[in-house]
Amino acid sequence: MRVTLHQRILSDVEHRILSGAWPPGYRIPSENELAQQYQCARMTINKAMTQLAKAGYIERRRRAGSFVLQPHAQSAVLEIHDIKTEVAALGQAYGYELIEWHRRRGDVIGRGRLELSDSAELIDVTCLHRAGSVPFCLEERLINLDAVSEAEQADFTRESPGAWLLRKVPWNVAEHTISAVGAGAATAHHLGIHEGAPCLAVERRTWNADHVVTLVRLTYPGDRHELVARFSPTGRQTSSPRLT
Amino acid sequence: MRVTLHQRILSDVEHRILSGAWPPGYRIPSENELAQQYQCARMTINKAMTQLAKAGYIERRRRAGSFVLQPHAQSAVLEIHDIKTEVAALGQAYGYELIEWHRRRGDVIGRGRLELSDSAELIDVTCLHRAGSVPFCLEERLINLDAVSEAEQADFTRESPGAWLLRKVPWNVAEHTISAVGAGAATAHHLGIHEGAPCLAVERRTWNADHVVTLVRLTYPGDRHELVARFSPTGRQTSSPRLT
DNA sequence: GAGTGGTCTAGACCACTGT
DNA sequence: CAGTGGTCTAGACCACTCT
Repeated sequence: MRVTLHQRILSDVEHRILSGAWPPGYRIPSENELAQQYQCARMTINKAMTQLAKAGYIERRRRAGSFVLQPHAQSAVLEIHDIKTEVAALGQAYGYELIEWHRRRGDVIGRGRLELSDSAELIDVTCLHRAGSVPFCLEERLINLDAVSEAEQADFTRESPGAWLLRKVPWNVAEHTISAVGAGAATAHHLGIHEGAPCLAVERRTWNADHVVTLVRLTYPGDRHELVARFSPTGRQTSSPRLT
Repeated sequence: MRVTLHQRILSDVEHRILSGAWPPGYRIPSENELAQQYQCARMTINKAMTQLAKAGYIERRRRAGSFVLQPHAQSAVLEIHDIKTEVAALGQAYGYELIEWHRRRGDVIGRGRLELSDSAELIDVTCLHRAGSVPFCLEERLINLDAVSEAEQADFTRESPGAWLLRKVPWNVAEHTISAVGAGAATAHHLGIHEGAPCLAVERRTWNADHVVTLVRLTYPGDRHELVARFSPTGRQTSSPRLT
């Protein structure tokens, strides 16, 4: 047996969640029901479900059952974002401003990095997050419309695309690239810092099943932000962003 | 039952590994032996051992048994370092140079961050890693001698303290803090860059059981290095550092 | 009270691999 | 070939909590 039974069960349930067939709040069949469906022992189901719970896909409550959770923001690694929550956690007033919005074909910049075909259409958004009156983070985002067609109708003047996606689209793979860069002219202008000032850049690609959903670049002024991640090899890691 | 049996077994074995009682290469008793020792079913042992294997503490081989692994470098999050390996992976010649070495009491800088008592003694090392002839990373490290007394005799002129610690001391908790900073005068000098140039700073604290073992600050020139971490909520994450 | 998940048992068969 | 881990079974009891 190449792929084990509990792996297949886990994968089945994961795909039902990723596809939206089992949306957030959905009550998953009980272990006994699933054991009958799969014609296996309850322990086998339990193993799969326990892993799904550890991964943050579902919540399990005695007597009540197992429920699909909202897509999780934290990468289990760098608990970044939603930025609004992050700012609120610092006790600051959150401000959001849409700077640019374009809809276009992917034949420009991000096609390679988004793994898109020529015909793919995407949305390109630039926006700014503020903590109090101070610029906190510049967000430049591409959204793959093939993966999230609803994104075209979304209104990003009031809600940031990050928060919107978090509500709408579950993910199963993410990739972070973290670097230090000198602020370019436009970035410096938006963030209210000097050109060339050190900034922390976090670029994240997010997948749902096989499709890249979105590519985002978050630029933080280097003197105001750091990423903290605390963890152990065994248990689940705790992590929290922090302001210097 | 507050703490479950397989949790206690896992914790028992983890502590034997962290304390050095079961050193790297040690063959752990078989599941059947452990089941007899703990007077429990083999499945209960298996659950604990499977988690230890996933956490990277041990390796399990059929017929051969389970063996304690070398302390693992990767944080399961940001697979940073040993830097020598990192440079080698880029196809560059690795160079190492010790810049400073001090032994002193902790009443200076890092006592607070190392969670040390007044009487604690520590080692303070500064060194430089090179890729080819180009400075790659500046390492500034404090080592808690209460936790690793052997560190006093270690020779850091040829081997970096990071590589030495990785060989000698297992860890069970780590905390990364990542930020972007402008290079100070000394840093700029060592890295051969301009003062104020953006750098990626990774600060890592590492614990063994309850003791902070070491605090290290790694400073990379921002235009030459980025951190990449790729992962999924379920499986183990793959991650690799990358040169731009 | 009843149904859920959490844990544990005492078996079993298999795949693999070192001797 | 023998012993290991990997998986699975068909039960069991318990804690919890929703109704």
